[in-house]
Amino acid sequence: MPNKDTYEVILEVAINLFSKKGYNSVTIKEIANEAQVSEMTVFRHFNNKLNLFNKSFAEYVYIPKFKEFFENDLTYNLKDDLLKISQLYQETMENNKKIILMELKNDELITNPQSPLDTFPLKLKEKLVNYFLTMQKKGLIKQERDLEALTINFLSTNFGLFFNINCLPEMLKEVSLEDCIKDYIDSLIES
Amino acid sequence: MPNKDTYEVILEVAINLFSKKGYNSVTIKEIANEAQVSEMTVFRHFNNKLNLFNKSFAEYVYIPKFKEFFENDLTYNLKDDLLKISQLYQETMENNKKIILMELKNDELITNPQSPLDTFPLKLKEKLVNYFLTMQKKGLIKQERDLEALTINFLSTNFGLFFNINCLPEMLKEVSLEDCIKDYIDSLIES
DNA sequence: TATGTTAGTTAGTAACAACTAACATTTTGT
DNA sequence: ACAAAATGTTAGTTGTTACTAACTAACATA
Repeated sequence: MPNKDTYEVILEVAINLFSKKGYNSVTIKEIANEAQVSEMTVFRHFNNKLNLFNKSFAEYVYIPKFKEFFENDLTYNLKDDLLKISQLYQETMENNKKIILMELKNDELITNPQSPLDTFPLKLKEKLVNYFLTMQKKGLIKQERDLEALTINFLSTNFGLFFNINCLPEMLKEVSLEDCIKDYIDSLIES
Repeated sequence: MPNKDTYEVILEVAINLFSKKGYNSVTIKEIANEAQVSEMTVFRHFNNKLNLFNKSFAEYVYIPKFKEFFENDLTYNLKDDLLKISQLYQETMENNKKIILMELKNDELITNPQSPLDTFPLKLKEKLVNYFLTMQKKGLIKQERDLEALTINFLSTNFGLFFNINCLPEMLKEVSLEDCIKDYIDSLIES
């Protein structure tokens, strides 16, 4: 019964609307209209609204890039690595922006104990702490530095930048995201 | 007609629910029940749902503390000032947490062109840039440093920390918010 | 005692949204 | 050109929700 194309169109529209307005503020009719499809077609493809939501939510593009990077592409030059990680982070967040918003707006609906939005930063944190530990052993990070705090701050800054760019674009009018990241990493390295 | 007490109780419950579940997911019945009041009482006090939402939203405790601090309490010791500002920031965000969540979840409802969640960081940014400029002139910040980027990073880190503490408490299990802030500011100062 | 204020109760309306069913129409592959 | 698959249309059911109206009960105060 299903046609892959219309299925995808409906999913895309659904993600868009759910992330913009939240689950309960979106109607099937609205989704159908925007997807240029009849209401019935939506039901035929997804059975019910909640299932549509879950299917949208499962669209999260998981983070294989990070795994690969930490396994193969580290240079162990602090500046280069951190820059690359920041870029990867911003990319990943950008790609999954809508899903992330969807989770923020509908957290009560997400029963999955380990949703990707939660596990992603935690896994990344683990990898970063390990990386910093290696660098500390190599003498490239001061011995007295608290690596947990350093990691959390690194992730927090990156998240904060992502948030500000998307929710407060006025803030980043005079300076680009890239400049901010460079500034932050430069100041990190000097200590 | 209105009794100040029940009015406040209803408002408080409403803020709670709106911030947790979003406008359209909350019913008047629900609010009434949780406030231990009949549905009618809610309507008598607030006329309609949207008005209740707006009244809740207006509860935002604006930032007079910051104004005062920047006018009177600056020490012009970079470390002390930044620590204090971070503390004030976290306090303000904590106090207005629910309202902030309310805005995030219902941004489409907020027609007000200049909502406090938007203006607060922008005003703070202005003040911070000015402060950093003064400090740069005093020679306490390197001449080549981009102050816009520095400010945005400072705010982003603080926001990121606030977000992580509230939405990803697991992240901050082994290290306290205060430790992270100290670590961040220490590393800022060394550059 | 009388009166006004505040809140509860009950019943009901109007609108809307999720979802179903039956049938008609278009599109697609062969 | 034909059959099957995909989509549209229409009408209706069911449940929910914002909101109204009319009436009642408790209580404070003058």
